[in-house]
Amino acid sequence: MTEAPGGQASGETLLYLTDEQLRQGAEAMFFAYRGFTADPDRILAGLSYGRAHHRALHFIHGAPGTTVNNLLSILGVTKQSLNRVLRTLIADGLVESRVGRDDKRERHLHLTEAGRALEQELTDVQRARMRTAYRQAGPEAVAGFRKVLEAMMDPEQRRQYKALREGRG
Amino acid sequence: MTEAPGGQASGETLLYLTDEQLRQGAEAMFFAYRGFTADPDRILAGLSYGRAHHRALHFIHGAPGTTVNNLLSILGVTKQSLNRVLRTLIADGLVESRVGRDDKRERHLHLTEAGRALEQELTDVQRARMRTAYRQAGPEAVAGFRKVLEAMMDPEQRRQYKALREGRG
DNA sequence: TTGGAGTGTCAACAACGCTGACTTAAAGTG
DNA sequence: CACTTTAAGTCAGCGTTGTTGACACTCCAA
Repeated sequence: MTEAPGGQASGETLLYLTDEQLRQGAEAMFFAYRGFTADPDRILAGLSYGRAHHRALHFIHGAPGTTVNNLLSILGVTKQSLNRVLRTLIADGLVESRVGRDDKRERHLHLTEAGRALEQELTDVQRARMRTAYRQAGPEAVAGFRKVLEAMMDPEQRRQYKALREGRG
Repeated sequence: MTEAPGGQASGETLLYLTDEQLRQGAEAMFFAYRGFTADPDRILAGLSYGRAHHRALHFIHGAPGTTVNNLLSILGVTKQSLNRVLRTLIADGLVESRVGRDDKRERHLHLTEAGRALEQELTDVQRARMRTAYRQAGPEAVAGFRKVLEAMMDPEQRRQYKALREGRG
């Protein structure tokens, strides 16, 4: 990362970003995301499930009782797409759909015991990789990692991300 | 995943990584990767192309004359999958496939003028986002970002990643 | 000349996005 | 109460992109 030789500090750091540096960043994202999903993918492959199932389990675990609509906006897919996934998860007894108490149109989603077990298994292998990566890179690197990722999100995605964080405090 | 409090420092930095921190990291990866691909995806949608086409164009651009086999190992897909993409790109005149001079079994891949133009268009919007993110996060954050991403790759992917970097020096 | 590597192609399938159209039920509103 | 809106579910169909398996062709090398 070459720095600006001279140049005015105006609150924001000035960076001369060459084509090559940005290209490397893009490739790093590509390869790293592959690594990031590789371990859960291996487990899911044997269950006729896919990444979409993992994501659903992950976010239901993280926000128990969430509604379908809320999950839709987090995942950013169509309800038809999500419904296909939820249907199989409910049929297989991993997710429970409870009719809303106040608003009976809503369905509140919860993991069953079996759902929790699979979620745990999936995210365990994923977290093992992240833990190793975090340790290798060190705490400052992790802070930077999170900072760049957050800056890379769409504003709406960033809002979702922060809301989830705060919701778990 | 709560960490052991205490523990020996053995050259590696010690980090207390809570379940929540790792969960946030995973979510950050998910949301950021969505942002990362959003802009090129919008352009590709209108061309009946997808991400796979973008990736092929990207890596052919970065390593002109690469063979199909080499591209396969970089992208980590089957030859049937890659072939489908390459066939359309060649048919549409974006990629040129030249029979190897020394080994005539090999096909060396190059972008045509039109291919270069589309690759430029796609990566321009992607790089614009990365540039903004990099500037917002600052140079130390970027260094950490790259460090963590690299640590997150599979060893083979990391090898590929570094080889590409060195190949362009 | 035979075997193997590199490449290309066909067929079939699965996961998971999408759109569009439609239903049911409940809630909100005039 | 009648009407509209909202939440959810469903059906049908399509596109991209990954997968296997099978097979053919070219060319190099033992």
